[in-house]
Amino acid sequence: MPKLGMEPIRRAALVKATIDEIGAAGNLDVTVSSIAKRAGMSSALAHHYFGGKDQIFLAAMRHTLSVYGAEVRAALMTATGHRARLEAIIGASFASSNFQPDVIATWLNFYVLAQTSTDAHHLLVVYQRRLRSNLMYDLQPLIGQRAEGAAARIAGLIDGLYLRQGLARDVADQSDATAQVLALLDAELQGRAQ
Amino acid sequence: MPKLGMEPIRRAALVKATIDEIGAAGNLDVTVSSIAKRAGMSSALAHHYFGGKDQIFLAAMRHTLSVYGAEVRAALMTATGHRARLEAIIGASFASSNFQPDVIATWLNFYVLAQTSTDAHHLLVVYQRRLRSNLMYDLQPLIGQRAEGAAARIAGLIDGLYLRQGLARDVADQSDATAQVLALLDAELQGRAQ
DNA sequence: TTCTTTATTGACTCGTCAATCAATAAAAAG
DNA sequence: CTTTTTATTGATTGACGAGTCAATAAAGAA
Repeated sequence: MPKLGMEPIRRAALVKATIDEIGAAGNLDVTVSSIAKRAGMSSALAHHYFGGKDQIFLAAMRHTLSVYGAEVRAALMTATGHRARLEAIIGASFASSNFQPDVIATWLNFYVLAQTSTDAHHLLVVYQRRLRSNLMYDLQPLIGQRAEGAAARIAGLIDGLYLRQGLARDVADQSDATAQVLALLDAELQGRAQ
Repeated sequence: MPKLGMEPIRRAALVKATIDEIGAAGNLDVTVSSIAKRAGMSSALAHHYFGGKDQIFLAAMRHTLSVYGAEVRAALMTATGHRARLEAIIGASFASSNFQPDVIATWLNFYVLAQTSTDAHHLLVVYQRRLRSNLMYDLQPLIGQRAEGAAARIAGLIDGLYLRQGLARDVADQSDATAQVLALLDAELQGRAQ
């Protein structure tokens, strides 16, 4: 029963299924068949819409990044003042939608994928630049030329705590991760790191 | 020409070849054949000595961790005073032997492996505990109960910067990574993060 | 010298998986 | 009503790779 306009629906379903499947498997060794099955279609259809496995992964990566971007944007919308905006960025990075085990596993695997795929690499670079730029925008007015180093440390700590969370087996608290980065932010704003 | 006592030699060669091969491939999709070939033997022999692919990976992981551990121990040996010891730990974490692209790729892939392999997971937990414990040992006398949070942040930043380095294509400076963590250390010791 | 142990490999099995393709079906266009 | 376009899949192909095994060879032991 070929209803027209299936393409976007199928694509979205495949992207979601990819993330779920990576989360369930814990690595990128997920087959097109298993993804397609989870999305309720045949593997042939997945190939039909995406062309190949790599492109399915890339689409999932873009989706994850765009969800994160939206989260940050929404958080920034409600924040006023540089300090509040910085806290919003940090909070969004550890928001529950990015902090699900599935999503973390997906991120982690993207880092691996980025080592071989130019496209994946580029997407991660974009993410890093955006995070850095967001931080700089509000750090610079507060601490001037010290913003550069502070942004590098805050961004690094976010990534590091995210990585640790990916390793943790239990569904640990994102509140703790957030608190750690906020503590660092405090230190940076008080100017004790140069 | 079966000279006796080949086992340790072959095992060591396979471990080294595994790290090289992962570094060259950029992911864990390296075949036993390619590893064995790089190590100058048949894949059958690799299976003979290790039993299976997983165990080859685990051995490579143990080796990487033990090299890192030795590096830290050596650095601590020559350092006197809590502050110097902390700097030694940080320096060792970014020492050139761990900061080679091959080794970084291997670490990254171990994080992925740890999501499915209990053994791999355990090894990484041991690493994290050791790092944390090393940091705490010297932080506690300096800043007392604030040591806990400080150790989490420093360890997190080390991991995060390591991750970023794994993503960077160019052979960037470990001096910068070290400097960032040292700046954080400064801030923590001055007590501006609580 | 004969037997056992260690070293070593080529050839093979078995499974898996990405990608293709021909075939089916239903909507829409003409 | 015919043709084209979109949707969909089962079956198949072709490649690759982990693990096994029998066979070969050289030491050392008896």
